[in-house]
Amino acid sequence: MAEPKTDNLSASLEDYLEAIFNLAGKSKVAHSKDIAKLLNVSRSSVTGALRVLREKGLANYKPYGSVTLTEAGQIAAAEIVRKHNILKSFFINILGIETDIAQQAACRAEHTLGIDVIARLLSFIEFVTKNDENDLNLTERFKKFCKNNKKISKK
Amino acid sequence: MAEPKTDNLSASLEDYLEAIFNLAGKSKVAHSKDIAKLLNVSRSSVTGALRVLREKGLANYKPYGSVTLTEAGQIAAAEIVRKHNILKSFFINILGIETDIAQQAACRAEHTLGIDVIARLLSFIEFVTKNDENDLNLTERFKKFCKNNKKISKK
DNA sequence: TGACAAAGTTAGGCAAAACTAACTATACTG
DNA sequence: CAGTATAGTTAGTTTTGCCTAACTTTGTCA
Repeated sequence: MAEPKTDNLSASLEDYLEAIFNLAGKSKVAHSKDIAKLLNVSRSSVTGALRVLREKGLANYKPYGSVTLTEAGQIAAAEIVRKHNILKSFFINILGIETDIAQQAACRAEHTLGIDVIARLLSFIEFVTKNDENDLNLTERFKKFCKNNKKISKK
Repeated sequence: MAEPKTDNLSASLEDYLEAIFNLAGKSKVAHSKDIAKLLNVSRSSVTGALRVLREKGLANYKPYGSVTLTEAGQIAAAEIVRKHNILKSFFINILGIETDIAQQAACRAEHTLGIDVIARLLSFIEFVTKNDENDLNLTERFKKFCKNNKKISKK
């Protein structure tokens, strides 16, 4: 029984998992130093997190060795990244929020929203996108709506 | 300089603040025991949190006395509740998520999303609501879209 | 009025997550 | 191949937030 169990993970551990996943994109290997830089934590904090991830069967890790994700780790990480991208897409493409604010907001919200909410959000994005292609351009109309609101509040 | 400073508060402290705000709705006074029950923590944890809130100038609190919010505390709490309600409204009225799941999700997400995202979300709710009254019923159409998706994925 | 229950507090402890400082291992370079 | 810079680890501490168990205060009622 080596189930993925994406639950059970703290926001902090999810961040580490995500960082490793992103860094290991090509080379399949992540470096402790880069994880530390990406997450803005000290190298020793990374060491600690790696030990925990190993204990949970999510990372392959030997002291002074290279860091990779186990299969379970990859599944868990992919799910987090998926959440992240759905949220980011919603913030940017539908709400029209600036890229880097959207990025930050997605980073934080991805740990708090369950799959049910995320699934609905994804459906909603698809729905709006499809609608935009057909009859009316919803996102464009929303942008105009926002501009109008600004004018009104400035009065 | 007794600014509200809604920043600076941990998710945990925001929860306490919100709980006091909600409990003190009518009587203006919250009881430690009820806060504990509402947040599912021990009474001693509440005592600790109240001390911190007092130090931050957000709660009026004397040992064995009654608990109220200072003006700053009320402003901060109202902002959290506002975020909560906007999120909940979005989850329920636009995404069509079940009430209690929406409630829980709002509880968690309210601590992670900044005012900029929340403001946009509010605008979006207003925009959709206005549209629903006029030409097309967007939320109804989204519901149908979700049902369709379900059918397809069941195949 | 005095004793008891309920509410609240204190003390002490634990776990997670971070830090700094000091140590060790690795790897590159002259 | 020796020495040093870089990467990584360990040890020890701090903060936050929670817990239980034992104590104190308050208020009620017989």
